Amino acid sequence: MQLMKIEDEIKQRAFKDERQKAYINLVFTAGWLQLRQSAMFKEYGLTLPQFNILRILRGQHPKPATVNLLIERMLDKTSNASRIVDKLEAKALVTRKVCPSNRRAVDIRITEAGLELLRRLDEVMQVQSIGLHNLTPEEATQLSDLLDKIRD
Amino acid sequence: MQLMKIEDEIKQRAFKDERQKAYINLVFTAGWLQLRQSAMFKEYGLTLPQFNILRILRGQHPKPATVNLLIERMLDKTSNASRIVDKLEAKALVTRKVCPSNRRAVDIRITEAGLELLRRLDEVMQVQSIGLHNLTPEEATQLSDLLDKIRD
DNA sequence: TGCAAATATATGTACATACATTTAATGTCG
DNA sequence: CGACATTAAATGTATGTACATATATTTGCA
Repeated sequence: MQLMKIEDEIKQRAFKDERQKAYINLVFTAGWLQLRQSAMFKEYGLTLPQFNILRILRGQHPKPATVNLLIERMLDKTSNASRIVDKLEAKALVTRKVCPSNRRAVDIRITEAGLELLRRLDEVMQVQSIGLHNLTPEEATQLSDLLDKIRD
Repeated sequence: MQLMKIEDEIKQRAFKDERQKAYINLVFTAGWLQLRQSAMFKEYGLTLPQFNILRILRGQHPKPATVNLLIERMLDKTSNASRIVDKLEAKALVTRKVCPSNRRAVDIRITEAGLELLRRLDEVMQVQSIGLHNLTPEEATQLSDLLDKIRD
């Protein structure tokens, strides 16, 4: 498939201005990327938010993380980390234990099975080159700078 | 608030490379924009997908749209247009009627109340300058080009 | 000490997403 | 014509999101 401009993707020919077009393109492209990633995870019984939380836990390993720490690092801050951890716990990919030093908090740890699953996914993602492999590092930097400016 | 780079937003200091950083920034920024838009719609009793469908219907007005046409034009193709139309119909913002020439299809039309609501939202969005107003038109174009390239 | 405020997490509800399945109408081709 | 595939929409189910509220623990301070 040749380069599909956003006009073709959503079959809309006219945009109010370049800003509106870029806005729609941004939201569309983010969804497009996430959909492709999700499809890959599905074979391994993971959803995208579950994967993201597992990755945060691997970053902490062997230290535990609390729900608060997960929320802080999640891309979507308003999602419900508690219930996503429920699902991971049911699959024995994480453990949950009341924190001894603060019994309000919960220590969440990735299990060996969780680490193993992430290792497999790392490989698959590399092989399928999921991500922004179409951009040069310079273009990726340029993109990041533009995105930072949007949120300023 | 001064320019918050993505490293600060998600409290992660290290990225594997510029591509991964841009990827995370892209998904994060799209969510950030949509969250702000949703917050605005909430006061008017609309969700973001409901708003998007209403806008497509306005674009067709006074012609009807089918569910298929809505799906084709939606940013998120896999979402469930049928049930979103349910909600809009319950609020009397759209009407639904079996298409006479093809009784499998359904003609969906925006009502006057729907058009009036969109007019009000147009104003509010203009006043609150929701969108990519921090970018120059040239930067917006540059962003669109980079995004098209990602999906190539 | 004791009690209100703050903190950490969990739960409830409405809505949306992702995807499989169902229902109904239409097209097609032997 | 009539069986069978195709098309259009609706429905079922598991998961996630957004936000309000509840529960339990800890902290602060009168």
